[in-house]
Amino acid sequence: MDEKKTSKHCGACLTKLPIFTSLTDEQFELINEARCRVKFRPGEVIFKQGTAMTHIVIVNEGLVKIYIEGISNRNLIIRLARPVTIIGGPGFLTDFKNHLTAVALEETSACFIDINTLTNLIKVNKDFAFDLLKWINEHVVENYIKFVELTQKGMHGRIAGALLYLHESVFMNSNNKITIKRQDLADLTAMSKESSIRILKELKDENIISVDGNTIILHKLENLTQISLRG
Amino acid sequence: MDEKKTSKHCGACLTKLPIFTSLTDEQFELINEARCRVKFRPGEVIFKQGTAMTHIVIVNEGLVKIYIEGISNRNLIIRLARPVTIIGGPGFLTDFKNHLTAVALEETSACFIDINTLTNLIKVNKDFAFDLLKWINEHVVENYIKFVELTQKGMHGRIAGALLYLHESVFMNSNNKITIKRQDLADLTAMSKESSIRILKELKDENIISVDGNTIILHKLENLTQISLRG
DNA sequence: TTTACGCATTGATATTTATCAATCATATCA
DNA sequence: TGATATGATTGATAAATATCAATGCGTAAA
Repeated sequence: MDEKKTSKHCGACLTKLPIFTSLTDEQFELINEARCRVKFRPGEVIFKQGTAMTHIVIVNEGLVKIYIEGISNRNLIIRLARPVTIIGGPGFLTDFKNHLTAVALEETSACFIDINTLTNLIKVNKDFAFDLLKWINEHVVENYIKFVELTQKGMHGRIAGALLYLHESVFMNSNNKITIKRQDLADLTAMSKESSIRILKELKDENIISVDGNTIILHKLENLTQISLRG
Repeated sequence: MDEKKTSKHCGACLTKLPIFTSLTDEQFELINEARCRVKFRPGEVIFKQGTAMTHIVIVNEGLVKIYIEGISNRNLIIRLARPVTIIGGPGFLTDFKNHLTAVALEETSACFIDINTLTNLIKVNKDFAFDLLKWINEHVVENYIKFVELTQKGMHGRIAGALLYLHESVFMNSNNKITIKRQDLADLTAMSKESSIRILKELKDENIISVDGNTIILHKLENLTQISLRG
């Protein structure tokens, strides 16, 4: 166990992910060997929709947006990934293509794990497969919630929901401060950039939030929750 | 093998599903024992969102709509399931609740397989877990496509897409005939019933389809494809 | 400094889509 | 047979949302 700790130099990467706890020391070393760490600057593409899925990526530091490239250059952000998270996609085990694009929003450090190594691991370690199944299903639940969010709520509800998501699941600051570009907020809520700006302005005028450039402070979380629920 | 065939009376159920091919005879019998078959009339609920997920269901005959119950009685149909298909949901291995509702659209026969039996099977048979992972990921891909479909296309594109889906994946008739209620078409495309009616009427006026009650004949598939792509 | 660029913002306008209300058709039931 | 329910249809209207065009603003490059 001690040996395990010392043999890998990547403190955050594998040990912090519950999904890897079922691995034997040997298996752990196997993927630790196959691992390679890369740094990305804001705006850089980590993997791109349509390309072959050669690796699964673990976000170690920074912030990554994961989105679908849709019709006529419109993107739909599926989620923002904070450390320590696996980001991959449904191409795993199916067509082995990336069905999503991942782009760094902040200075980001990520570990790449060879997809074949991981595939073999699933064949060998049933607990790992079990955990992965569980993990994927959790994301499917989130997708279903997002379906309702995007198709059954008006713009106000969607923006409020997105702001709460950013606060609760991404930035998690006690000062209720989040940072997001207008276009990203629009891509997160499936609306035009101009619309997202306008809704934001309305919320500001009602003193529910305050805005300073890309930084937004959420003053009245209860109101946002209410707006989000109302639709 | 022969023994396998005779020991189960449910010809369609387990043998026709590729996902069960990795089971040993013993495992096969185990879930075959735990299986129980039920008939449903049109409109009857097979499982209901929010309830405990006690079984996984296999559709043997008929047609089932699987949907999310959303906000203020609006539903979003995720897919229509024809035999022979497993229908379940992401509650499996997570919170063991149904996150979807399944309702029979036609006279339907379905097999219920105890969820614990299935969970154990995954722990025991790694190939099964592997196949299941693959199967789930395929559905996630479909979900992503649906995201784009619903959030980035106009009503015409969505209706055209839905009609093509019904033709290609549900009814699969050589005479291009499909059957669907207006409300279901609306729930499939995230729009109001009235809107779905109007778009349908436009398509009819352009002689792209013809409509007779709940039966729709798709005359010009190319046009529908074009409309679907255009958005 | 100037230029250029990427974003944010705003107003005007057009388009899309939902809602409401009424009517019609059809099937089922007592 | 009428009574009643369910779903389809239509038109009028309102509400939601996108688009387009112009402007501002701050930062990074020349």
